[in-house]
Amino acid sequence: MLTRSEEDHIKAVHALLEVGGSASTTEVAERLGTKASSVTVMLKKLADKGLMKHEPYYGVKLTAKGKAAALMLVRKHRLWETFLVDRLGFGWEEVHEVAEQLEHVRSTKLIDSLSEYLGNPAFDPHGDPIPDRNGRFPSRSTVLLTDCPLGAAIRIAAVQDGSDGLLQLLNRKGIGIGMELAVAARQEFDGSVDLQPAKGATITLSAMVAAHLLVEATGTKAKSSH
Amino acid sequence: MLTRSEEDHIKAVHALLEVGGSASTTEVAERLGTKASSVTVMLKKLADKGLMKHEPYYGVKLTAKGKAAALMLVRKHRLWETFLVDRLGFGWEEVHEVAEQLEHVRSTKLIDSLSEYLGNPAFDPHGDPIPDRNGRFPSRSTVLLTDCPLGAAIRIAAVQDGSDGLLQLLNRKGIGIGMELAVAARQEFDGSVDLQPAKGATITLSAMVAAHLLVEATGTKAKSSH
DNA sequence: ATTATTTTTTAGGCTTGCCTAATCTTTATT
DNA sequence: AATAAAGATTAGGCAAGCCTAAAAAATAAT
Ligand SMILES: [Mn+2]
Ligand SMILES: [Mn+2]
Ligand SMILES: [Mn+2]
Ligand SMILES: [Mn+2]
Repeated sequence: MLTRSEEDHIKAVHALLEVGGSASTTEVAERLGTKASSVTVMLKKLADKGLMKHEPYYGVKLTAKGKAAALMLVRKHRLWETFLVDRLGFGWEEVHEVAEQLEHVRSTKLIDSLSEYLGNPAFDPHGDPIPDRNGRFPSRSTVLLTDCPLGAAIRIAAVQDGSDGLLQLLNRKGIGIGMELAVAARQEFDGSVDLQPAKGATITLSAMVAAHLLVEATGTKAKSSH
Repeated sequence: MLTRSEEDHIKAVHALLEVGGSASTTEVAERLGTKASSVTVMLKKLADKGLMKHEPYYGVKLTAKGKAAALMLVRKHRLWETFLVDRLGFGWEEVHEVAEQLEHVRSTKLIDSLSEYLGNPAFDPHGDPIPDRNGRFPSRSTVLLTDCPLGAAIRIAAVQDGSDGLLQLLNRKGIGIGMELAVAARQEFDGSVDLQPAKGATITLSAMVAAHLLVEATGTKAKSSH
């Protein structure tokens, strides 16, 4: 049985491996707000427990067992976030901290019932995919808004690494998951993009914001750029 | 800010004061599955924090601050139990352990939203009263089934200290909170009682079970015993 | 190739929360 | 009242998780 701290380390390692392919001691420490020396000890312990493979001085990889544990935590975290937003009326920028606690509650019946209660959602309030009880992710093809051709018809699919501040900004701009828009313009100078909703005023997003938005092509009215 | 262990100690002390008017070191230890020596130290710490008054060798009382903390924990525990039963379809004998974890999740917004989402319930699945956000209990007058006059028309109000085993027994007998019955007979020999539902067969409960059931008089058809 | 810098690990400490064993205190028995 | 028993506290230890400081290894810069 894993302690809360062990779970947090596994989750951090998993998240780092997802994006960068490697998880270093310092990166894990930064993410958890602890020191590298503490992380070294913990990762060694988790390696002894068979959840990770620890190559001293070269970082760590998850074993199948470790990966399964990580995916279950991701599942729990995202299901709770979905509950908080869909059922309790939390804003998407308010849920992370609470889900960070709820994800550690131990009960498989609880999490499976919760999933069913929510209609077995495939994506959380930030558009992040929710693994099913076997650890499988829903499939979907997305692209960064930054890389979207001019004129493309798109749907907002997810906000990547959304800090509360970024999410609040999107609230104020009226941008949310599932929203359909057209890429109306892109400024050479600063990389900002103008998005055109079906009705209403154009929304301008900075390059910095666009780099955090994953979108799906809605296909129908896409126009290739030239 | 209180640790999980501190919270568990406060809750245990509160529960003991409720029933017996006193909370001894050993009683707290039994309840928490720890040793008296550990409890002594913890209670002293909580006294230093202003949550309890510790009279060495004579047990402990809660201060106003300590009582408020205890009531908030009771509130959280019972709201989560209600959520698990009403929304997630848990049986009332399955919820205690999970609620024991959920009650420690820290977020006032969470608990107030949850309460509202559930319709601000006044009683949990076991019939126990849920304090409101100010720590006030709903009022209700109940009596032990054991003390009920023969012929009385009653409604099952609560199961006191219901172990999972007792709750399962009640499931099998078809007894649940809110059920209306008449006290049809009581055996001198073993103190068992026969209960008559509006329709269906008579249900016999042992004295041991009856001693755990709180009931309300439904008034209308009450007949005093003689 | 050395040397300097950065990263990781090891060593030694500290706090929390638990334990056992020994020492009071209080309460019950003779 | 003296003694026995029960209950509570103190003393000393231990494991988990964290820290800082020192040592070791890998990487970068001359
Ligand atoms: Mn967490
Ligand atoms: Mn999320
Ligand atoms: Mn608890
Ligand atoms: Mn209950």
